Amino acid sequence: MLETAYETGLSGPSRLHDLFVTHEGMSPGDYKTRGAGLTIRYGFLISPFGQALVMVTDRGLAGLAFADPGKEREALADMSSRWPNATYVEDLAATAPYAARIFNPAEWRADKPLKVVTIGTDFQLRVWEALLKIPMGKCVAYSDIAADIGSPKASRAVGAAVGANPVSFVVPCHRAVGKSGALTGYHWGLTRKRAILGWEAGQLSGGAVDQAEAG
DNA sequence: AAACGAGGTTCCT
DNA sequence: AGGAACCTCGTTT
Repeated sequence: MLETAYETGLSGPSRLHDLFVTHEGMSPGDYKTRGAGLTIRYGFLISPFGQALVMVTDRGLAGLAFADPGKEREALADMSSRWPNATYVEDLAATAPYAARIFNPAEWRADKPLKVVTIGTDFQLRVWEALLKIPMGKCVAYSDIAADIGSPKASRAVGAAVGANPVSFVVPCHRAVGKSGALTGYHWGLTRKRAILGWEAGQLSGGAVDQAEAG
């Protein structure tokens, strides 16, 4: 499974983003090539859900995390561990346009696909692609995703893979919930998960009323 | 309502 | 290899 690069053209009217995902798959123990020779530019920017850490390469978006003030180093360490051999450069000018676009629904256009570069195991990639199929404002259970990708008993493994998603929000990991509908967990805080889902509901109803969030 | 075991995958030793 | 950790789930106390 080394060095298997593939491209996935994911399209459909119900999805939040039209993504052109390029994946460079590597085995878990292969630390030699993880980001070697790659320059990653990062910046901390304002988002509707708190300060966000955006990481980009010349091939596209490489990471998106949430980092409240004072937690910047922590978030950067968390994210950079996925590409341990890359060179990191703080670059507000390069990252700001990504943030502006990602959090502005008017910019989500199929004719202008957002390029994303991710790294992960085959299993993780299957889970992340399943997440991309969830329409905005909807949620699916971890067990449903497990069934989707052909491992019906792997719901807990799905949870772990969802949590390992390096491009949160763009890959809608917040739309995975427990079988009962309860919001069981979120790497960046359950409060933020609720905020994002409420925001999506508001987008769907034209931003006028968020009737889905009464209570 | 809380405790428990099975469960797939990944990470660490 | 072995064990623990996970954004789980269904069943049992």
